[in-house]
Amino acid sequence: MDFGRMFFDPSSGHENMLLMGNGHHVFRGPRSLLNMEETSKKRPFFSSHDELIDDEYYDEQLPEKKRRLTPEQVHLLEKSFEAENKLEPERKTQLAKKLGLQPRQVAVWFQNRRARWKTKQLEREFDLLKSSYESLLSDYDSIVKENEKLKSEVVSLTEKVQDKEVAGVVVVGQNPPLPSDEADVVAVQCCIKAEDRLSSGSGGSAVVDEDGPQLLDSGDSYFPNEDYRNCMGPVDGVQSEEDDGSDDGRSYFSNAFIAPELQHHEEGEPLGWWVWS
DNA sequence: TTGTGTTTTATTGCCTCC
DNA sequence: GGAGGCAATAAAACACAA
Repeated sequence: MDFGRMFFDPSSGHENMLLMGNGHHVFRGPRSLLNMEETSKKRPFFSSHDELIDDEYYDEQLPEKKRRLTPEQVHLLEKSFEAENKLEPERKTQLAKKLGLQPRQVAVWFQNRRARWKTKQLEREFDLLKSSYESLLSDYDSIVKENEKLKSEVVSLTEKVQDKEVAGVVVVGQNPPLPSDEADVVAVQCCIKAEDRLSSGSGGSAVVDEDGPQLLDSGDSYFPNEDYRNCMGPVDGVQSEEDDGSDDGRSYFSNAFIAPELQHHEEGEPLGWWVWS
């Protein structure tokens, strides 16, 4: 590193070394920063504002190891950060003067503070996504259970119909109205048709047909910001499902129970009893 | 007291903007 | 090309259990 040359900083009154970094970052540090080994005197961190601007302290006593800012300095910096987390040059200079710090120290503090804020923000968003995911997973599980229950009902009704067919009582399309027993049989037959459609997958939902929670996988992000798109992919699809504007809260699943042609029924046309609308 | 993990301050290299 | 931002990292300071 090129240690550069000494200069006098009028804002702090310190004689400082101009430190050259990578070509465009210019680091200013107290002279003794470069003479760390020359003194055995220790001062762990700043203890008062007066000490900060005490020339003698800088010139004669400081071992110039890394020092913590005082609580008062941190408080003021925090307040300033709350007001605006970016630091324009003028404010940097003012703050530095007020705190008895080098402008560079103020800039570094803001830099690190932004980094800490970003980390916290990511943690908060992660927690939010996690709880959202867990809630959806729980919804999904209950829907799967419900689906299993309905399927087994269909199976038992199918058996019932088959028993009646063996007995030779099934007549479809009769006029006048069927006796109630036979009407039951027709309803069950319709139900079987719907079940066939479901199990063939022609009009059913992947949500219901698949084993895992795959409803959660699609392109749109839960976050408005693209930066977070890859953070928690599996949750994403939920938002896009809702975005089509055709659904209410439970809409991801309800259509799975409706035969495709019945989903587009005309107004007033009766739906089967098995159809949720 | 000491070992270890965490936090804070500071540096470096790269990138973008003007 | 200079200035400033950010990510990654180093290292000092600090906290705390054993």
